[in-house]
Amino acid sequence: MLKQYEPVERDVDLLFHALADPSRRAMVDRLTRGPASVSELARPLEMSLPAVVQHLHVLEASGLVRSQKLGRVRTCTVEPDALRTAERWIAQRRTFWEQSLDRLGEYLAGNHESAQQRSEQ
Amino acid sequence: MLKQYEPVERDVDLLFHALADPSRRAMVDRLTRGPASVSELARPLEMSLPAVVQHLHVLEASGLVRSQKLGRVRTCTVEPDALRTAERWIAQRRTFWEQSLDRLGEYLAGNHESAQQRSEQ
DNA sequence: GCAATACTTAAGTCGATGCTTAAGCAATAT
DNA sequence: ATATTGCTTAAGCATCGACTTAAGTATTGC
Repeated sequence: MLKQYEPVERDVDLLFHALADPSRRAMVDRLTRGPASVSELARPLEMSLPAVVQHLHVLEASGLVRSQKLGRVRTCTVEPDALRTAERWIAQRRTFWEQSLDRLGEYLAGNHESAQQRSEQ
Repeated sequence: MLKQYEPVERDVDLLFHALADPSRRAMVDRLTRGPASVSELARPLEMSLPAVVQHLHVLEASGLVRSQKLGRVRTCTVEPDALRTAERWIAQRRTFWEQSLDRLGEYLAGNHESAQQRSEQ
């Protein structure tokens, strides 16, 4: 029975933070179609190269992307394990909640709404 | 064939941003064990009530949490659909990448490393 | 009515983020 | 050898984010 690697809170922070930016998600997207150099990653993004490199650092810090430099070209690849970590975090909560629904019965189903006011101010 | 709801980029931004904070994840965690009031959510967190309310706003904006006010108590619940959206986003990229691995062959497996220097400066 | 409860709003602090431009610098190409 | 390419580093800047305290406002309990 191999015990699965349990991510510390900080890891999850970095992971979701990395995924919270559209440019970084675009970079991940691109990399799921195969490895790419920094300038290839930069081409579709409307920002300077240094900005892209900064995003790349965030992605590498999160473990989502790895890169290696050969000559003057840095080649980047996705790390599917990191994606799996994020996926698992979510899946655990979601299924737990869905199981809870059974245990709790229909907490909101009993037409509690009728006596309640809407939350949006 | 029901076409699944496709989240816009902004939605995904809000979702992952909401999940990128440990206090907010703790709140989601708590809510997967059942509904809770704002002060119940606040109790285990070492911060002021207004801070918790701000986190709650972020969670509601992301769609992860809903809340309703009855009398002077606001009751919060998780919204598993939002969790599913995030999960799906990740799963799509991960499986795409894993399929790519087949198409690309072992891009890095051919002992390219032997001639390469490490990326970390 | 009066106090306590459960938020709610407002304002301010301060460090982190997401850019930018300007200069490097090592690895090719000519 | 010199120029071009492909990053890399540094500095600066404006905005955002995660808090805080102080001062409300409705409910509810006594």
